[in-house]
Amino acid sequence: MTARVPRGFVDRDAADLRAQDAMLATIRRVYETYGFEPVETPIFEYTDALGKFLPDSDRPNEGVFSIEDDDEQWMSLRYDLTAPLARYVAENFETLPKPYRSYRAGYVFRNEKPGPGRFRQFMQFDADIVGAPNVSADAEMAMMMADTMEALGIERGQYVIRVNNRKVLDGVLEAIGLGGEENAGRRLTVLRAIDKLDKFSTAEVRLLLGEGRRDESGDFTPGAGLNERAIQQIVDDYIAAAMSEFVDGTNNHAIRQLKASAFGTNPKFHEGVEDLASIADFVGSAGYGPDRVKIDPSVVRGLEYYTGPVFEAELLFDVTNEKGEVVRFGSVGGGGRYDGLVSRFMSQPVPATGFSIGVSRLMTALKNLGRLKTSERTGPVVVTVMDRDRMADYQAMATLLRNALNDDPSLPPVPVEVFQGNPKQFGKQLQYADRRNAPVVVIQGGDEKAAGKVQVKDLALGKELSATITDNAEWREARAGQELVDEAELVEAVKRILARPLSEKG
RNA sequence: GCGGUUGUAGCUCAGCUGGUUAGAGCGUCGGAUUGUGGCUCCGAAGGUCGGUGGUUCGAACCCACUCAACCGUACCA
Repeated sequence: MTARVPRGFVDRDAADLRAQDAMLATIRRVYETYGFEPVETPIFEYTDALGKFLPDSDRPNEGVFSIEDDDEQWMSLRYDLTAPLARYVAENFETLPKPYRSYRAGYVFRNEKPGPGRFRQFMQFDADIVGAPNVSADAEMAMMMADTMEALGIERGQYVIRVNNRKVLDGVLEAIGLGGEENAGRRLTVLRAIDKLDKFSTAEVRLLLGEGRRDESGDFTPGAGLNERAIQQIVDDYIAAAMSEFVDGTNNHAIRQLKASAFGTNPKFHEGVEDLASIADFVGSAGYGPDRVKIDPSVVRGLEYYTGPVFEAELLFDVTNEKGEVVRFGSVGGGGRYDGLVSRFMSQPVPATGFSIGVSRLMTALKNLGRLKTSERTGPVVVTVMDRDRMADYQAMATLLRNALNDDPSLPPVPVEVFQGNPKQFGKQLQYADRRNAPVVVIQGGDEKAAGKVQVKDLALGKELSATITDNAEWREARAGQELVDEAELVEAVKRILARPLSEKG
């Protein structure tokens, strides 16, 4: 039996969890300043509550983790936080204030092949407004996303919130003759091809719109099979606008370019561009330029359920990982308007917009950026055990210190513990303290006890001094960083050592 | 899912043309030191050689199948 974590899942250590806590607190604070309030839903939902948008509803374990309850109903682990929110809102519709602003963080699960930075369990942190029909709500979402990035220490210019509108894409598809139920499959292929713009060149996207593309491994991806004219139209008019630069420092140029395109006469397209113009106006007036919120027609997201504006938070910096490979993180979150999702459970239409941050992914990015508070927390003050039968005394010392060092609840805790391993070899106790990154150990053997004294040892200082000593006998004799004080001065002596600045401790 | 590459100790890897008992460094544990971390020295534990089958007098090495990991690609709510 070998111990192994299931594929696609990870264990997280103390440093990771503390960093995540700090990160969640930062995000939460931004959301709270926009008036959002927390809500939590369970990690399981009935499969049909999630099911409509599953790749294949007849196979409950495809894409999601599902189990059959004893009443023969299928339940699934949630694969995002949006569908459960829609269920929650529908179920509590009468009592919730509308528009309902809520946020929630939680693990979601996907039963699919894991990859680098892609796990089968990961955390999302969502915010949504349900019951707000206007694009001003979408604009607010985009701005809040930008604020969140900056609150996390990602500087302006290192991220961008890209905004598009599903209606614009629908208009394009309609204009090139891909409207109607019979073209649903080809519509998806076209949208996926456009979505590849950040990965492939225009020439390769062109192949995906037409016959298809063969990748370097020899694998062939069938294309949408569009005719040359339709391809030309998409590339010249649409993709050109997507790639356009912001000549005047605003989003107006992109909007103008879209309006002037061959698709401009399509009603759906026009409506979508008007929405984008409004969003550009709202965010622009609030001081969010295209360096933060950018109108970008290449954004394709949530093909199955978004109905209006869609957003994507993208990190723009490259990072060299521990293997020496250059990695671009790309998307760390996204969202959009999903006017059809809540109304699945209800007889009335309920507009909604929201977004989701991929916490695990963003955390990896921040770690690489060096923006994550990974500073190791100080270890415990360790009270060592010299005389096994004086355990009660050591416990009393620990209690005294624990209370004295933690009387201000607004400060981070100072852990204090009695060594609970086998005290037979004293060296092991110091080794333990060293590994726990303990700042101080307290030592009281028979000699000290008889004199009413106690030894207080500064481990960091001792480590510094050890550099100058090469002989072990001498090192042991030196008792580096150690101080003999009266029992009554224990607390003060420990506080003194804890207060020593880190720089003096190496 | 498709294609490619790689699987030897906890980790990083060596292992000759198929030839005896599969090695090293790091890490872990024990000791030198039963009242002192680090350094140093000594010692020990730790291996289904990814798995199964085959070829052979003999397989970590060759063959077939299979599993896993990595990379690309597809999918991604």
